[in-house]
Amino acid sequence: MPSARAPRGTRDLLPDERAAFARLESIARDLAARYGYREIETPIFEQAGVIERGVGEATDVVEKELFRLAPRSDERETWVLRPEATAGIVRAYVQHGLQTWPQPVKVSLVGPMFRYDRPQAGRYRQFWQWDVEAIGDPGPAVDAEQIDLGLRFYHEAGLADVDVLLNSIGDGACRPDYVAELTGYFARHEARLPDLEAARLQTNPLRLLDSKDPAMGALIAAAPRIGDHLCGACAAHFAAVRVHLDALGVRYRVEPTLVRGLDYYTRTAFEYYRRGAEGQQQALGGGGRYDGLVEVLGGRPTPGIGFALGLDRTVLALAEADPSAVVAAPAPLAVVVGADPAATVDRLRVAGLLRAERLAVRAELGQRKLGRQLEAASRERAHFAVILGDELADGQVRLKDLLAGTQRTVALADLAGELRRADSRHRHGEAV
RNA sequence: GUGGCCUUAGCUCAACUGGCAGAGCAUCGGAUUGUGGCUCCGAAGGUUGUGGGUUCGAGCCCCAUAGGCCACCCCA
Repeated sequence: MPSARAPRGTRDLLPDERAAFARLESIARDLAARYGYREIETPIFEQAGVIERGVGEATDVVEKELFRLAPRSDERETWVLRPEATAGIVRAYVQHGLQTWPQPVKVSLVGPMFRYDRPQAGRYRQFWQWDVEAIGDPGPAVDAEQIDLGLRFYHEAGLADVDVLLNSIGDGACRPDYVAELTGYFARHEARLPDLEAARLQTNPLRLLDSKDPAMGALIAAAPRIGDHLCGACAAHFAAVRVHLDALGVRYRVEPTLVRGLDYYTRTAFEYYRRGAEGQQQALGGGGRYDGLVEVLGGRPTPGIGFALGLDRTVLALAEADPSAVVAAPAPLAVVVGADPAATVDRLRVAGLLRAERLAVRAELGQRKLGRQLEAASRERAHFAVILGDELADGQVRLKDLLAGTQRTVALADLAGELRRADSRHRHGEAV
């Protein structure tokens, strides 16, 4: 075992796995464009205050999961690695005056996030999210559009069995009253609360609702529900979101105990789970409305909504659902090999001609004999081998179809065209 | 941050009660001169995660530590 290794909770994405990520990124970018979201990039570290105020001082993410960068002696700022993307994007919205753009501002970002968690499968200290934000639209149509967008991502990625869990957690007008009532309810039953839950009664009473403790089941079932305590505006918004979802044909389940871990959420909250995996707290993705966040970060009162989907967990779920479908890094269209093991100049030159024609070609640069060269080409699943031999003196090469086992002589001048035609037929699934 | 399980070759795993560390796959090479996938032969690959301890002797027992995994906390 080598002494140097990747830091705890991080990992190397070797080419096959990186290819799986690249495929998801490509789907995400394509979907974002189709839904009218433009790509944005923000720094992977921010002023601590941006994250602390944006995500919420009392959240676990801020209290114990932030990577803090040790400040240099000449710096006054404290920097933290971003644990999520929304706070940074909203900071950018305020900083660059995007409230003067046509509203809403719809942006999307793919990148790494960092949380100092105890690692587990599907839970890493550096992980990748696709993040989508619409700032400046009070909804509810945009809420439904986003929920549909996230679900479509999973479908296009190849995960059919994803459930949408939906709830409304109210806003500043109605949630405080509800929390007070909930606190009172649990306080009356404090004797029945496990220690952990009793402690949470003081810190974050809402979290009691999604406790995993079986002893809490009956208590939670009888607890007051946020849905019965929404103010008129929040109730109307929630109902309208559902009307839009129904019209879109998006299937969802209202989950009254769904609360989100970040402070900035208001009204609409949603999460994506693999069907049958709801018991595990391995959410594939989640999001919600954050109508107060822009103001918290120094902007004018502005509504917003967004979600983040975990790429790592999506790759994991895809591999579990169908291990045979895991994509491999792309194979070259052709490998240039030679009868003379030493003739690397010829192989590089011919490969160069093909590469100039935008074809994906590997040249065999080793000194092994022809049989070994062909063997390697077959095993990396290349479609063709271009074999250089004595005919090269007459401007000819042998073009061998490694999949079909056929072979013919082709003039060097025609080689790129032949390969391009065959490649095109191959991509369209036709026999060559 | 809490509790538990695990760690032997690049990967997946063997190794009796404490007695000379092995296999399959992968890698590299060979099987009479310019033709692959299959097959056969061979080579290389290890401080048994790391550091201590017990013992004539430790992959195996003890302690510590690191990493992975599971359940929590929480989240993607």
